[in-house]
Amino acid sequence: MVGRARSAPSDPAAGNGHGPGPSRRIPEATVARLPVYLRSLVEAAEARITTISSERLAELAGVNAAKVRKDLSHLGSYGTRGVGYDVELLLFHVSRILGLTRDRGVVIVGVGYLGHALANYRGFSARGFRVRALVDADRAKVGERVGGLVVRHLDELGVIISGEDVAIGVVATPAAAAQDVADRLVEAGVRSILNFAPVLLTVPEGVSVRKVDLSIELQILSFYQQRHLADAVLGPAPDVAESTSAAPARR
Amino acid sequence: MVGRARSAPSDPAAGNGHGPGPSRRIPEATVARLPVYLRSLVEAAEARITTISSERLAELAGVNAAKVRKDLSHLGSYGTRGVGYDVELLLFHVSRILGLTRDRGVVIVGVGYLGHALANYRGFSARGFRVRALVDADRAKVGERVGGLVVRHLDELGVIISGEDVAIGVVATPAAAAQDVADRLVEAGVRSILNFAPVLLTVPEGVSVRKVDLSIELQILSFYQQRHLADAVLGPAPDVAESTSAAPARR
DNA sequence: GTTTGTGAACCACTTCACAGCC
DNA sequence: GGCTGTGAAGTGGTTCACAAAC
Repeated sequence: MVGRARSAPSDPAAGNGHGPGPSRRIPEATVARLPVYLRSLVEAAEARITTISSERLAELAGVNAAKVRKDLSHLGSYGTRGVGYDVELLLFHVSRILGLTRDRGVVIVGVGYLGHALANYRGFSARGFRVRALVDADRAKVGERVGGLVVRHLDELGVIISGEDVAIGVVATPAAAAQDVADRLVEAGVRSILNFAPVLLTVPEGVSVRKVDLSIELQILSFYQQRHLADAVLGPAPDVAESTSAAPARR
Repeated sequence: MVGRARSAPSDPAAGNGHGPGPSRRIPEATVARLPVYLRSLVEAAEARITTISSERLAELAGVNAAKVRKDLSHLGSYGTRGVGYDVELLLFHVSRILGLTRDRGVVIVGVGYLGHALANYRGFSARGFRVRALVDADRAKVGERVGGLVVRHLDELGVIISGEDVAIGVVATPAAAAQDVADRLVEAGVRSILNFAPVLLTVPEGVSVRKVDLSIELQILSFYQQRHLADAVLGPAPDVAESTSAAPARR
C-alpha cells in the first residue's frame, strides 16, 4: 500500500544488526505484520506470559513460524535460542520500530456516520492515537459535539493542524470531496492519510496514503464465494482447499 | 488476505482462454485489483467514454499499464490491438468474474457506531450488496430502527440467514464477541465474512475472511512517518524517494 | 533437547520488451 | 503507427532446513 522506493545500497542509516536502533530496511510485508504481532504480544503480556516462542506467536498472529522469525530478525536479534522471545522486550522494540512511543494526533475530516463511528472508536487511544479534532465542510454540523469534541469547519484545517500537533489525517468524506480534503491536509503539512472514500487519492511524493474500501472488500469476497460455488458444482480439483487469512493451516 | 491453496495442475474448471466463462486460476493480487478497475470503468462509462487503453485505465486505477494488461488477460482476451478495450464489454466481464451479476445479501452483526455507519452506507447497494438484516446481542437495541431495518437479536441469526438469502456476514462487534459471532455465522451457512473487530478469526476451511483493522492501518502509517522523519534528520540516501499507493510514479 | 537466526530454494507477482494484430 | 497479449527477466516475499546458541 505504502510504496517505498528502495534507497541506494549504501544506506547511511543502516545499523549493525543487533544493537539498539533500527537496523536495515524493513520489508513492506513485514511492516504490515508488525501491528499484528504487537497485538498478540499485548495479549500474551496481559496473560502474564513472560517468554514466547516464534511457534506460539505465529499461532496467535495467524502466520507461519518461519515468517515470524524472519520478520523479527529485521528488527534486530531480540530472541534467545532454545528459549524464545522475552514478551516485554519484544513489545518494547516492536512499538519503538512502529513509532508508537510517542502519541500521534489525528484529525478526522467528515462527520457523517463513519466519522461518528471513528470519533467514538476506543481502539485508537489504546495505541497512542489521539483524535484531536473533527472537521466538516457542512456548517450545519459545525459546533455539534461528537465523542467529546466539537466539530469545526473545514476551512480551519490549517490552523487546527499546526495548533494541535496533528500527524495523521483521516478522510471520511463522500468520494467527491476526498481529493480536495487530501489536498488541504497535505497543504497543511500532514504526511500520513487514511482514506475511507472510494476514490484514488493523488498526493505528492513523501506523503503516505492507506485506503480502506468496504465495497472493494465485499467484491473480493464475492469473487471467492462465486468461485467456491463453481468448485462445488464442477467438483473440486483433487487437492483444492480454500483457506483464510485467519486459518494458517494450508495443509 | 483470502488465502487459496493452489489446486492440482490438472484443473478441471480451466477454460480455453478467450471464450466466455472464467478461464484459468486468477492470481490473488489480480482479484484484489479488479474492483479498482471496475470503479474506473464505471467512471469512464459515466463520462461517455466507449473505448479505453490499458495506459488510461492504469492511470485511473493508480497502477502501471503492463499490470493492467496482464491482469485483464487473466479474464480472457477482451481488448483490441491498436484500439484498446471496449468499456461496456470490459465492465460486463469484470462484473461477471467478480460475481456481481447477482445481488448478494449481507447481514451486519453489531449495531454500535460502526454498525450504524455500515447500515447507512450507500456504497453497498451500488455494487449489488443488499443489507438484509441487522443483528445485535444487546436486547436493548433489538427493535430499534436503523437505516430502514429493524434490529433483531443475535439468537435469530440462523433463521435470518436461511430466510433472507444472506451470503456475507459483517462482524462489527467488540473484539471479545467476534469469534463467537463468526462461529454462529459459519454455523448458519455463511462462507464469507468481513471482520472489523481487532482479533484473528478462526474459521473452517472453505470460509473466507477479510479483515479491516483501523488501528493496524494507523500503525503502519506511523511506521512510515517515523522513518520519514529519520530520513529528514539524517539526510536521505542518494536516491531515496517515498511514494504512495496513490502515486504510481516511482521515477 | 529446544528454539533462534539465516542462507538457499522456491514461489508469486511485477515489469520489460516485443511479436502479433488492428 | 498504435495498442494488446505474453514470454522472459527481474524483484520481493515465503518457506525450508539447518548450523549456532542456549
